[in-house]
This record gives sequence, C-alpha cells and structure tokens, in this order.
Amino acid sequence: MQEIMPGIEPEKRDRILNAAIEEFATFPYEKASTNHIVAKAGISKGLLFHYFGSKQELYEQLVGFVIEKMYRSIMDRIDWNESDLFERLKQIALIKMEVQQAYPHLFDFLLKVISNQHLAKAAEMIEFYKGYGLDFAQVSQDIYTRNVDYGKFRDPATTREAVNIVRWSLEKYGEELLAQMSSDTPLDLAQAAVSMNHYMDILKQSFYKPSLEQEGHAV
Amino acid sequence: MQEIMPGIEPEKRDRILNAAIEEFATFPYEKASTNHIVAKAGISKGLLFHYFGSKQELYEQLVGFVIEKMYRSIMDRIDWNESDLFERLKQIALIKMEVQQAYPHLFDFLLKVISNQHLAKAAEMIEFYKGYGLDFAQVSQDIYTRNVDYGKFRDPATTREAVNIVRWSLEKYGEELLAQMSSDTPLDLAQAAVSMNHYMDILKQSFYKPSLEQEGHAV
DNA sequence: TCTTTGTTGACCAGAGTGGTCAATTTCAGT
DNA sequence: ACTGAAATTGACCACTCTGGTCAACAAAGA
Repeated sequence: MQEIMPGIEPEKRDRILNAAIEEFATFPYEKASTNHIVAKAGISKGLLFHYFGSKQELYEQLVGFVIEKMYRSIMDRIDWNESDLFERLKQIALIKMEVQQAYPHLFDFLLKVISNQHLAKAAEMIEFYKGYGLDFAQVSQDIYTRNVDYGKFRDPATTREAVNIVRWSLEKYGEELLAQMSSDTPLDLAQAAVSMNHYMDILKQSFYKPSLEQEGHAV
Repeated sequence: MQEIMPGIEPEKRDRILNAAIEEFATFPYEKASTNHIVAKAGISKGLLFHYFGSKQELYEQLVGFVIEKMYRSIMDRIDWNESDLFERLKQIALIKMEVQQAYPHLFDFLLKVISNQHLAKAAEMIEFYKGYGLDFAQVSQDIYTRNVDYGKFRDPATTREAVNIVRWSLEKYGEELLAQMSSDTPLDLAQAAVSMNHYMDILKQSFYKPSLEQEGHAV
C-alpha cells in the first residue's frame, strides 16, 4: 500500500505508468515487452529497471496502483446519499470516463487483471487488497443496493430487467463516446453528462411511475 | 473469391482456421505466431506453410474467409420482409451468437480487421470485397432502414434514442451471454431467444404506441 | 513398382527477450 | 568551485522465439 515511484516528477511518472499500463493491457504478461514500454515512455531501459527491479515487480506495482486508483476514484466521488439509481449509474459512468481520460488503458488493464488473464499472482493481490477494504465485488453490489429507492419503479415484476437496460445503455454509450474521441477533442465530460441526462429522462419515463412533477436532476 | 483450403477434411480445416483466427484475434499481426497456430491446431509447421505459403498469405486468406462467412450468415438468414425493428435486431443478435459458436473468435478477428488494427492490406481487401457487393457499412445501414416500420414508435422525437437503447441492450446482453458460456454448456440459443423476447417485450411497451392486441412475436 | 500427395520436425539466420552495469549527467549542499 | 549522491544512459549478454526451408517419410492409387 506504499506510494508508487515516490519522489519522481508526476509528469514523467504518468508517462511511464501509462506506457506500462497500455503494454500490459494490450498483451498477455509474457508477450508484454519492457523494450516497448521504455520506448513509449521515452526513457532508457536502465531507468525502468532502476525503479522496478524486474518485469514482474513492475507488473505487481502496476496492479496495486490501478486497483487503488480505481477504488479511490469511485469512493471519493460517489454520492451515497443519492437514492435515485439512474443518477447513481450516471455518476459511475462519468467517473469511469474521467479516469479513462487520465489513464486511457487503465480500465482495460484492470479488467484483464480481475478476469485473471494475466499471472496467477494477480488473484492473490486482489485477495490481499480485500483485507484493506478494497473489494470491487462489494462495491459493485453496493452500487445497486446501498440506499437505493426501488419504489420509484413502475412495475416490480420487470424492475430487474429495467435496471439491466439502464446499465447496458450507460455502458455502451460510454464506450461509444470513448471510441469516438482519440484524435478528436479530448472528450467533453460536461457534454457527455448532458446527453446522458437525456437518455436517463427517456428511461425514467419508461420505467418509473408517472408523476405530475418530473424528478429534477442535478447537473 | 475461391474456396479456402480446397479438398481438405472439413474437421481438420476448421481446427486450423479456428486456431489461426484465435491467434490473429488475440495478437496484432506481427506478434501472432505461426508456431502457436500449428500447436493449437495439432499439425506440423511444414503443413501450414504447405497450405498457405507464408504468414501473410495465411492472414489474407483468413480475412477473405471471415468476411464471406459473416456476410453470408447475415444475408442467408435475415428476413428482409420483417418490418419490426425489434425482431430484426433480435435476428442479428442470434445470428451473431450462432456464428460465434462455430468460430468462437471470428467476430473479434473481424472487428480488428475492420477497425484496421492489423495490416494496411486489410483495408485494401475490404475495399476489394465491396466490388462483389460485400459491404458491411451498407448492410449495417440496411438493417435500420430497409423496410422498417418506424410508425410503430410512440414518440418520433425520441425514436433515435429508443433505437439506440434497443441496440445497446441486445449487444450487451449477447456479450454477457457469450462471456458466461466458455466452460458451461455450449450456449442454448433457443433459451437466449426466449429471454431476448422478454426484453424486447418490455422495450416495446416502453417505446411503441399502445395497442389493444399486443404484437405477436415469431419464435 | 512408381508417382503423387500429404505430412513431419530438425534446422536456419535473424530479431527480440529480460536484465546488467560501467560510465556519464544532473544537481543540491557546502 | 568541489563533492557525493542520485538519476539516467545504452551497449552488451545469454537466451528464446521468429517465419520459413527442406530432405525425408507415409499413404495410397495406378
């Protein structure tokens, strides 16, 4: 749980981290090349091994960094008092996009780590982090249960399906926005929030009970 | 447009094709290894080069095969007389899953080819196939326009968004079903169709005009 | 028996691998 | 200006893996 690469200039640190994250997100552990990483980060081979000692240690520190980053991004920004599920899922989607902007391949990498496509060591580490309260399974359960008002839904019999549809829509929409970006302007999060609100309004009308004054949404 | 690997036993042919497709779907062209392919297919190195001559030619024949396979799967099975958009999108989703069953990584590979993550040669070939009427951009446009009855939608102002939500839901649902399978039973397409119908009914109620007798759905 | 076709795997030169280390540059403290 | 420590370099190493070759063998029909 100690700081990664302490005392280095943050700009260079992020360059190295992003290069490594991208490499490990793109290739399985064995095919990920330290040569590629140093080339992409614009540093010498020696420096990388000066910081991390070995490829394996680099990978492990990276896993730690990514888990903590993702966990803190969620925990620091989610408003657990917000009882509207649509708003909460929108918050998640926006957080995800924000992280993706600073570390474009962080999520891909994290997915690979969690689904155990890399070293068996990764599973150990995830278990280890649970001891510190960083439990993604728990978080993703909390998102749908903690302080959520399911009474707003029109039909209890189809609430489960409605929640899935909302989740799928937000995920796919986020993916498509991120895919569009790349060479474009670096992604307007405010704009994304607006159009997500638009979709959420449509879905609320479909799945929530009708009400004379429509639920207001905070931007 | 000639047959791929003519005169070989179909079972061995598919073993080789699937091994190659998986390798090229997993790695970029340069890192895809012919050694891996022959090992996974259970044949000798010499035989692969006896059939294809070189790695590049193997790749190109593979692109051709995959494009034709996907195109024909769609064209042979889609009912262009079906004017209900929901039914049509469901058909697409089911076709996709059916192909995925015979060639599990075909779609990943095709996506990589189309989005030009491999050789520049691939773009050429896609252009070449357009000359024979195999145009994916055209097909994916037809799906949403050719003989579709948009009069069923309740609110013209949000029809575009409704279509997106339906599309996203089907895509995500299909992805989650495929992710679940793997070691499980090899995926029950009939079962998938049933639960997709369930989701489609919910979405029809949300986005279609109310009608006394609900639209029947063909299974 | 001969020819053709399918099939093997040891072998090759070259590229790429993770990792090392002596030599340099950078720079704060005096 | 001098010093010592820290940051940084890249040539180098032993090793693995690469795409591709080819002489040899197996099977089978003529």
